[in-house]
Amino acid sequence: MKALTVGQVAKRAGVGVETIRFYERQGLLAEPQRRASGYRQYDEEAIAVLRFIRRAKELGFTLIEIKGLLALRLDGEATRSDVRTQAAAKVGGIEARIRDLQRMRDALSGLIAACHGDGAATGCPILEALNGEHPVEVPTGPN
Amino acid sequence: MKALTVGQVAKRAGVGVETIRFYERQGLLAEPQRRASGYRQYDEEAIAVLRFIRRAKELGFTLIEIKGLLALRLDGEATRSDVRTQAAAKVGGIEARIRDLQRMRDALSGLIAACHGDGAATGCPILEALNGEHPVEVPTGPN
DNA sequence: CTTGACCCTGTACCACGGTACGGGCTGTAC
DNA sequence: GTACAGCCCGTACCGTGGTACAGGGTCAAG
Repeated sequence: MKALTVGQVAKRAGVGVETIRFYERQGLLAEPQRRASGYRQYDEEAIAVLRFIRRAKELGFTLIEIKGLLALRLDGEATRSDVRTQAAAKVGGIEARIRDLQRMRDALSGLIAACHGDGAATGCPILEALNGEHPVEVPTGPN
Repeated sequence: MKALTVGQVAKRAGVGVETIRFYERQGLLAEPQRRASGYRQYDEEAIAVLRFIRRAKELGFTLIEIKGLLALRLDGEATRSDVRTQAAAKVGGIEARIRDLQRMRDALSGLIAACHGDGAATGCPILEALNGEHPVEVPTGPN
């Protein structure tokens, strides 16, 4: 099995060299063997781990969570149920965030609809809503 | 008009004293008058501005954007169209973020559905997908 | 045997929105 | 008059996910 330098791994995994060192410090990537000179020596597995990290990031996992997933991946004791639990928790978090953003969008869209004409900004419903005493509310639509 | 200390303003606006100083440094809150001792002296308008900031934050605006909105609020030249433009841009950004999150959720939900049983984590479709060569894809549903 | 690309370490820096702290002055109530 | 809360300033720190740099050592080609 050919030994790879950090630069070769970085290129093949599509990340920067500094990122690899960063992941190593964060405990996401195991400390590799070293040559006598101190150079890091990697094998193909390191590239697999880096790709795993990239995919998990695309799915919205944080580095901390990815660290947990990587542990499950190598842990012979871990069950599918453990993995599903992690994934389901993430879905819950994502959905909560989506609902937050939808509320913002609805409130803002409502204000935009209420603000017609080209007059002075003074009195514009958007600014008025922000000036008001009460939390901004969605003016129309189902609750 | 009664002069307020920074602590009184903080309490009435529901923010910390440090936050007020921070907003002042960021240019969101005008530098107030000072007493001979150097103590900041505020009026009711400062509370209105702080509340405005809080509402705008709830709608998803960043501090930079809020700085722009506050300028529009006080600018006699600004039109409603200017305000709507800002708000519409924000809605667009929020919707893009929602679509991102929905893609993540759909991909992850699909993987969870594909991962049944209670066996060892090895071979679990979720981990397999993360291990794979290709970007994670939503296995079912409309594209 | 030199040049240039690569690697090593540690540290500082970016955005974002604050929060906390140290050391010192002030304002007020008792 | 003294205690204590409150204010002042500057600066450092939090989490998140890296990126950049300085000052050196190493490796391979020519």
